[in-house]
Amino acid sequence: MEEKMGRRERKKLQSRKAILDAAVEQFSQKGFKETSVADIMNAADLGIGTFYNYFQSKEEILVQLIQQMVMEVAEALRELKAANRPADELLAAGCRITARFLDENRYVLPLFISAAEHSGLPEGSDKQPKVASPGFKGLYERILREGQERGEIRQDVPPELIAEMFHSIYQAAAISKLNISFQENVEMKTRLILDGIRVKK
Amino acid sequence: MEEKMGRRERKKLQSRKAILDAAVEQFSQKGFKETSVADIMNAADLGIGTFYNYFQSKEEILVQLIQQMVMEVAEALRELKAANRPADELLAAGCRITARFLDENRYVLPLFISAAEHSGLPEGSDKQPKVASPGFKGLYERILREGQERGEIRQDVPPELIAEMFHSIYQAAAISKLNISFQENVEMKTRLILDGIRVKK
DNA sequence: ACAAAAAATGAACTATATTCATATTTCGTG
DNA sequence: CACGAAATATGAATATAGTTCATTTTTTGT
Repeated sequence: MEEKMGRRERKKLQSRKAILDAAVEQFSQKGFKETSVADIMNAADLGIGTFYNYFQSKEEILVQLIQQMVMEVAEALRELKAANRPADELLAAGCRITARFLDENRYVLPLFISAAEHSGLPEGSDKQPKVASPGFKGLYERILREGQERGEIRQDVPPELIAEMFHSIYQAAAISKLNISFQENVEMKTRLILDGIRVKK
Repeated sequence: MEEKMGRRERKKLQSRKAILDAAVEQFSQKGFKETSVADIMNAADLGIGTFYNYFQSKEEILVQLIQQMVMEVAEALRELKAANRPADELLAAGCRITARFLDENRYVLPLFISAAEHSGLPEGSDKQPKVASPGFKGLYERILREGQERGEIRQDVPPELIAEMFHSIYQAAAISKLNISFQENVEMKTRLILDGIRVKK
């Protein structure tokens, strides 16, 4: 479908991509807060004002970047879900896939961190990005709900709550100061959540 | 010891308290980002410049407020620890005490949220508040380590990691959009962590 | 070739954290 | 009490960054 585009639409996409790429580069280098819109647009070699033809605010571009990442991970998980694997296996695979993705795309980890910083944005304020998390949480929620239906996951706790727990764990791992990799971090925690930390008597 | 203070020192403490109180009030009402230093100092009925005689930056005052909160919770947990209760009981009590504290001091919940927003601040930048979390995490870390030594907690996972998990859970609960109270939220999750979510076959 | 529509642009506007030179208050001392 | 030094208070000035907008440049259909 890209063939039938006029020069205008092509250039528009091109500019959009230039801005997104520049944003990734700058956010990765300096972090979200330390990157100015001017930094992004200079790196993209476009006028500052142009930014606002494509994004409503500096925060919106962050949200869009994260949403894109979540979608890619969700896509990777989809085939496993299609194969009807048990929930605990899916959850464990989720770690590996997310971790691998973050490893292959090192740039997103700083983004993920920035997203963590901004995940608790106050409800009231107008231009709220409506956060990217739903994509992530929604995915885990479905896995967990189906797991409960099959009796693989305990049913005395709402899946949303468990999903929220997984979500917080991924965010914490992204900003963890512990001396282990993101992957080890989330894998261990996933195991803990699956089996608990208390020694059974 | 407060008796032996000159007027100067007393006024200093008084100003400091006025600023802290005003900050709590304003942060609670409008959130951290939406509160300006001017807002705080107007509420405190002091000149704007005075702020910087007491705090290095707007972020520093947030950190100090959180640290104070953490210390109060830690204090409340101390007697339980002294009574040598088992780790799982301490962890469960931690929920209740933290939740009760947040309930009795509603103002801190918005602060806790702001702290969550700012917990992942980039390492490099100069005026980093060195975050309050260590207090919280350190407390849980000790509880868990002792639990492991007594064989109450599984020993194949470093206590720092579990502590990090608890910490992330509290933060997530503070900003949760789920329709349950903070207390229910962290209590359920603590139970999940203690016993796991996987149904044993 | 031309006019209308789309897109780009950066100067100007706004908001706010922070600095700093100055003014005010407090305190020890003669 | 008086006076100078030290501490504290202050808000105007500065610096920075997000956002808007009137204008210019580019593209497209005719």
